[in-house]
Amino acid sequence: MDAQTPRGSASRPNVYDVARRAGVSIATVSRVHRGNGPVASETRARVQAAMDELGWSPSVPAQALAGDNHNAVALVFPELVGRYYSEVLRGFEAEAVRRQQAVLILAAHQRKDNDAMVRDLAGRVDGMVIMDRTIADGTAADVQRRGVPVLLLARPSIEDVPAVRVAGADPTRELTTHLLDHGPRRLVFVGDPELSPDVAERWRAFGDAHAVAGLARPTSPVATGGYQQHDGREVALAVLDTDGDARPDGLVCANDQLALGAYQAAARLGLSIPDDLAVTGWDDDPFAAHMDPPLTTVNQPMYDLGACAAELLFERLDGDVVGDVTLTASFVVRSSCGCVEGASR
Amino acid sequence: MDAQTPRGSASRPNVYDVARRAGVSIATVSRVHRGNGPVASETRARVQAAMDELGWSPSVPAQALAGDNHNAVALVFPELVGRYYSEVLRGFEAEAVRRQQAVLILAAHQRKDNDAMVRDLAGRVDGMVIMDRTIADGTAADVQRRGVPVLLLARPSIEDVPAVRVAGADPTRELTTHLLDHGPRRLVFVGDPELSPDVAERWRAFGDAHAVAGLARPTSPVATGGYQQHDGREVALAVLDTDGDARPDGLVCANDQLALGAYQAAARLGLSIPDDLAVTGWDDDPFAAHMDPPLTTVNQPMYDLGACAAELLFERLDGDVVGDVTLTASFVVRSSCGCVEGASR
DNA sequence: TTGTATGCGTTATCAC
DNA sequence: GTGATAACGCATACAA
Repeated sequence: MDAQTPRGSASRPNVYDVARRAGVSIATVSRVHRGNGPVASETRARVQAAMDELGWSPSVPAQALAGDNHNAVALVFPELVGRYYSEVLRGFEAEAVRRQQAVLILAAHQRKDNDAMVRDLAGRVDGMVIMDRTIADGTAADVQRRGVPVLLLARPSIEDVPAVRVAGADPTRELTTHLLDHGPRRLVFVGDPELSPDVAERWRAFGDAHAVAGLARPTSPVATGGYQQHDGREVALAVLDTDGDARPDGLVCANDQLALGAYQAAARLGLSIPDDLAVTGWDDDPFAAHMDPPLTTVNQPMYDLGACAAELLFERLDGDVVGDVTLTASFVVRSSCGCVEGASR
Repeated sequence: MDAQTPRGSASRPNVYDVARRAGVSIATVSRVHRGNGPVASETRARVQAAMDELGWSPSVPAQALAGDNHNAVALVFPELVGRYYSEVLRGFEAEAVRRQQAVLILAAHQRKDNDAMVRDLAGRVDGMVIMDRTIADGTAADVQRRGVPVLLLARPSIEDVPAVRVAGADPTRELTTHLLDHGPRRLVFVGDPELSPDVAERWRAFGDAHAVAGLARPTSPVATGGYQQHDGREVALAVLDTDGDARPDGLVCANDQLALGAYQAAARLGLSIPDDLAVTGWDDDPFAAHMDPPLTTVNQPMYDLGACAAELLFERLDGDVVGDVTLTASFVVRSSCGCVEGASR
């Protein structure tokens, strides 16, 4: 027999095996294992010994089937590129294992059959957190109607489905105003409001800041179609491919990866940051402080976002009714915006 | 009734409901659903309609229990900080969903009860990939003996448990020799061989390169106790806190995050990179090329590593016997090592 | 304190 | 082609 194809010395032991060995019924085995019902300490010891000797552990699917409960939760996100998602996931996972729950994940990518996969996922967990616009709007409510509590992350809540998010309007206004105050006048917003409610909110605040400054509201963002470095690079190359006064002198990027792409584009075009072009990001990646030049960005509590979502989800699973939660982000001035005075690391 | 506490219009429908509605037996329902056994096309249509109307989908735990198969796989890793892990996870997840398998994850952190959690995980999946030294050496073999095929990642294979990894010795020798050839003589290896077989391999190659250059083999690395930015910063601050000829003039870091920490330390101590201190990383984070100065590092195929591990795991689940796989990494010269000529972005 | 019996929702093996 | 029916492994109401 092939060594890599294990077969167990005789398939896994079950409750009956343990019960027989301990000379009790399966009900008693279940009781000592779950630590509920009453059981004589002497019996308990005998059963415990039998379990140990056989190396028994309960079948997860059987438990789930009988107990109608999975001891598992899921996180659904759009993609997995970049620190933002990995930090959210990290917070979510940490909180889940703290409660001894298994963690399932699903990256939606840009697949079209996401709703089907999400529904499948829903059959494997007790509750799930859904980020952004990863699935059709109705699906979340639908999943929940099927008995699986849902929590939304980085998007507004909908009927009966609470959400946790980071308020992006204030920092965006602060950032935009700061930029406008220090020179750049032809700012371009790099990011795709269609892809994420968070970014849509920032796009609006970006316009508001222009209005407050008495400037014309930019008519449309530069849609990137994604939030990765190469998206930022391509868009920046396209938008900067102009001479003279028409060329943008500031790129307000929806995340640090897009900003990184902008750095690439600027280097390729021989443009200096921040002299020829101001660039700002969002997320405050640890590397941002040591870029050339250090990147002005916005720090948002990504880990907390994931942990908080998990926490609220568990509260719901415990039967509590939870409300929306909004966390705050803070503007971090460095030097890529052209303002040297307040620069910090 | 509380709106957030869903209850389903009457709990989920099951095969019996579908069967009754279609006027057939549950066996037939199962047949049309699984698309195996013979069934009259007219009957099939009727059953299909009933399934659609009721919105039925099979209970995952029930399927797992009856079919002895989870349609799920797991990835266990030490932590989730940094691009390395998130990229490996990304590759793993992508390959898994491509095969319509659910993905479970577990970050071991530095918990002591990892083995227990891994065993629990093993009860939820058909196979699992384990990274590094996240669990006691015997546990992997043990899990596999219980019938769950295991694949090792970023560590050597053990009896009957194949592994996929990146060869780190060559790039390390290349990097170290490059450094030694261009000035720095008092190199320090920053990283913890105890924590990861990959790093242990590089530590050995680091010594080999010294020997080949006719230099004394460094006696011990600077153990970091972790691979995060702050680990690198603290260790660098400690090791650089010396004046004159005793101070190291080169830090060979086990990953880019540690190198980032070294940048922080250098800045704090007023040391210039690369003039006073050469620094190299590992992983080639996208930000590395745009750091100040651009970071010399080693590019390794992290996404592929995860995808490949998943692929091999699935081959094993399909009954194939698989061998070890070794991917290659490549040295990327930029300017943090003090060598300007070959610098690239 | 312990045991019996039934349900959980599938799949699959038989008969018919 | 189709339908009973027996697993699968555990939890629990109910008896004893």
